Amino acid sequence: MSIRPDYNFTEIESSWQKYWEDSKTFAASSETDKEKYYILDMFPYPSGAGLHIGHPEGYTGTDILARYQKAKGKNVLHPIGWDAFGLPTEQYAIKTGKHPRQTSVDNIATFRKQLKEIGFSYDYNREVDTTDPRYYRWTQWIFLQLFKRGLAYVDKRPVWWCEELGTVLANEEVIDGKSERGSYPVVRRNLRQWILKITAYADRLLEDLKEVDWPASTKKMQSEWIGKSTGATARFELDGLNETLEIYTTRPDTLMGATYMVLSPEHSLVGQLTVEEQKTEVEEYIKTSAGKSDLERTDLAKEKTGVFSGSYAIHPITTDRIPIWIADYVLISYGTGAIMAVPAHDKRDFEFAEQFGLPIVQVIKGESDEPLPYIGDGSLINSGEFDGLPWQEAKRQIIAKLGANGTGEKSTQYKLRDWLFSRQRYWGEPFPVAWVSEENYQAAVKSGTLDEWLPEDPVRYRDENGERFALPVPPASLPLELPNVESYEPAGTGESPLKNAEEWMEIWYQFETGAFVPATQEKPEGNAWVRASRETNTMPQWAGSCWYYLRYMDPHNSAALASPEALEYWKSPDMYIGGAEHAVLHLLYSRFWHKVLYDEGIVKTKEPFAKLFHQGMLLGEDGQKMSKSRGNVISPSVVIDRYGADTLRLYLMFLGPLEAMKPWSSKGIEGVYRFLKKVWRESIGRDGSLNSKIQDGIEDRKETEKLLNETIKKVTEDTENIRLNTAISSMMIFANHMQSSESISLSAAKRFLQLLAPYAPHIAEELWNRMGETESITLAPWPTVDESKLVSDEVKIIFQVNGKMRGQTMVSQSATQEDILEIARQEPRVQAQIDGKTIRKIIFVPGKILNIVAN
RNA sequence: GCCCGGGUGGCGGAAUCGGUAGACGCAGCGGACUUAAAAUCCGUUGUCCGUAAGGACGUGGGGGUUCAAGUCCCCCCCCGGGCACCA
Repeated sequence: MSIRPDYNFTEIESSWQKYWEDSKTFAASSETDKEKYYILDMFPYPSGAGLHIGHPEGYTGTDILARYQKAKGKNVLHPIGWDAFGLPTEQYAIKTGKHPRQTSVDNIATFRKQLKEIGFSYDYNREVDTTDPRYYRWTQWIFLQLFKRGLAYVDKRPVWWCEELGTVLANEEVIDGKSERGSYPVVRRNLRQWILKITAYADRLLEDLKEVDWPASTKKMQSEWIGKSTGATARFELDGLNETLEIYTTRPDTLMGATYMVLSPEHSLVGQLTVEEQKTEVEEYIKTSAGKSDLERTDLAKEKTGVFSGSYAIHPITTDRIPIWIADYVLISYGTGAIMAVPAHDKRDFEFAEQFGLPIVQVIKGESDEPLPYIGDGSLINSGEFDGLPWQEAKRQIIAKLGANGTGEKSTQYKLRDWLFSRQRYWGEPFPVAWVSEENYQAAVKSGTLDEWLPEDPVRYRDENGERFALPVPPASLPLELPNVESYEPAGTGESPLKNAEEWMEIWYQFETGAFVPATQEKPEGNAWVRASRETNTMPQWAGSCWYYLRYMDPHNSAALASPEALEYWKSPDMYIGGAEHAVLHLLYSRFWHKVLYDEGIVKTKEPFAKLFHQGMLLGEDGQKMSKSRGNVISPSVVIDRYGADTLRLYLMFLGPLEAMKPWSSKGIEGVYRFLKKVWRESIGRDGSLNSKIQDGIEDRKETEKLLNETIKKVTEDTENIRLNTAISSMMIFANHMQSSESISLSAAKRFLQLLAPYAPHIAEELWNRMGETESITLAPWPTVDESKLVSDEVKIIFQVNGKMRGQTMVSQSATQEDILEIARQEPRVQAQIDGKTIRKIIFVPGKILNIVAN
């Protein structure tokens, strides 16, 4: 039987958690005259495994900031929710037959309970759940905004297909060209997909990065992902064919060095360009490259492959005949899918030319004799009329010449591709569209009821069954809810399990109201009833997470995604903290949707996340990434049982800078636990009443006052700048001082507790209460620094000789250089160093250093 | 290959307007309290030389600038992350 610990965290923590919940301490206020502070966490995917230690790391960071800003008097919005659509839940359903909805509800309950045990100051009244029809109603509504703006379309796209499993696989489910489940072979297969035209926003997504306060590396990653480049397109006549070949280059200055052309195997002109005698070889090559996975294509990067087409292009300036090759180092998805090859000045072209014995003509010359391929700058040679021009000037002149010929012009390209926005899955948002015949589409157009929601050009799709048109469902009829299905297994055709929900899929459909009945029933009366099919695809998990930060502002609104007043007041999060793994996709997709909503006049800011911070990854005790198989996983609940939530929070922050990657240490946590026990002991005596050293109304020693104010200053600054580890250090220093002090004023003890409160809120509340306060410590205004207490009469001066420390002294603030020099000369260590030397110079940094330069 | 981050005691990490390197914590060592343990407290701990006072060395390696460099400049090595034939 263990002795009841004097610091009984279990009791304290659960009682204060209950208090906060009952008192609605953290409900964001609706008083909109107060200054707002909106701080956002990346909401979790509620997996079956429960909370991972990585979650509370970032969440403690935001919680400290939220509580701090509240103490500073801001109206704080600090919400949490659940990104609950997703693959693992669906796979669990396939395995067990349990409805994904039920799994989500259960997992969410576990997550919520675990988060509450850590004492986060979330406004749980504002929880969102992406799988709740009341939420995804608005995800679908935003999709309709994109749809009507012509930003959504349908096309075939290659996706991973596994014949044995009869399903489409996500990139993450394909490991080394085999399915993750069962290790079956996978191939690329073209399937019908919804695609969002994010490329239409490429420039703005790039430009507006300048406006946001994000980690530089994340901005850079985004801008590289968007991948803007400027160059020129040029059109080459084809020898003996009535066609032109368009290419894109960033180096129009090297046009005169183009010695051959390359087409991607998928290029539409390949067929026409291939001469009879090359036909077998070319067809064989196309077949081989089509069978290669992305992995193989890049893995084989060292050895370039390709075949000659037998045809020639005409150089637009020299009119020389240049051979045309087919090679898969040219990607169909970038530029025009064809290039002019300049082997002298491009590494890849150089390798290819070497391999196939193609001519290499140097046209740029640098300062010295650089080896080829030469990528740097210089001026032109072997370029006829352009010889001698600096390359930048040559770019302009060559583009101008092409322009005059009508054979080319300046152009811009992006690496960013349109966003593949559909999944062949059950557990996702259904697309709010109905597929109808052209005739029925026209009827719906004529009816005028959908006028505001129709795109200028209809979204259509043609397959072996003919052409169908996508009609938006009337927004008022949203949400379009997921039907129940017998089985969550894929349909085996490459379509989602929804295909099997026939009564939902094949329907009689009222395009004015969105009403529907199964097609197996009799057609209801009325002109607006037409035969329709539902979309079998569902939206990807990104959809719900693209806009959740908006829903938190007004989560229960059934008339809009959020009221204009709420959007106007909260605008967008002031701080967003989450993992760097979302540096590109989630953040880019969110920014895209936000900009569409901005164009629609719904949101008031151009960018969703003005300030972004990434917490670093937490490693296992062995310095390795935590994983079940390594057995180095730390469970938050185990830590809480043993040390309490305050210790967990404090230790997570004390480990190192929030942004750093750092290993857990089960020994290290003892240190912060001891610190909290010390704080407890210094506040509460053995008998449970206030420690007798804390006295009301007494004057603190100068030293104590100085340290307290230094601590307030340090904790304030460090909290503002998210240097939470050093804020904790300074609180430890103060606690050590309390311990060694005979007495301390009640007022000082209380101010210290306030500093601690955002970090270790339960113990702070408890001690605050025991010090006689009746209201929550979260309502007390943040302590201010009394600058007058920071200055002391004396200051420490370090003596140096030739820059090396040789002693120190305390002198009055008013001491002059001469005074201090005199003291330094008395110092034996200084004397020993300057003895027999000539003093050349004295460097004096007031309040810090006196350096004697002597030799 | 390219682009970012980063290398500081036995360990996690402090200190970057150039100004005492190693705050705070862990671990270690010595001690107090205790029948004993837990808990707690006190002292000590970069390396080397020295009984000590003190001295020399020391922030991945090499060079440089400076009265003074973890911090600034040049070259190199290592680790982590991202991208990866984008013409």
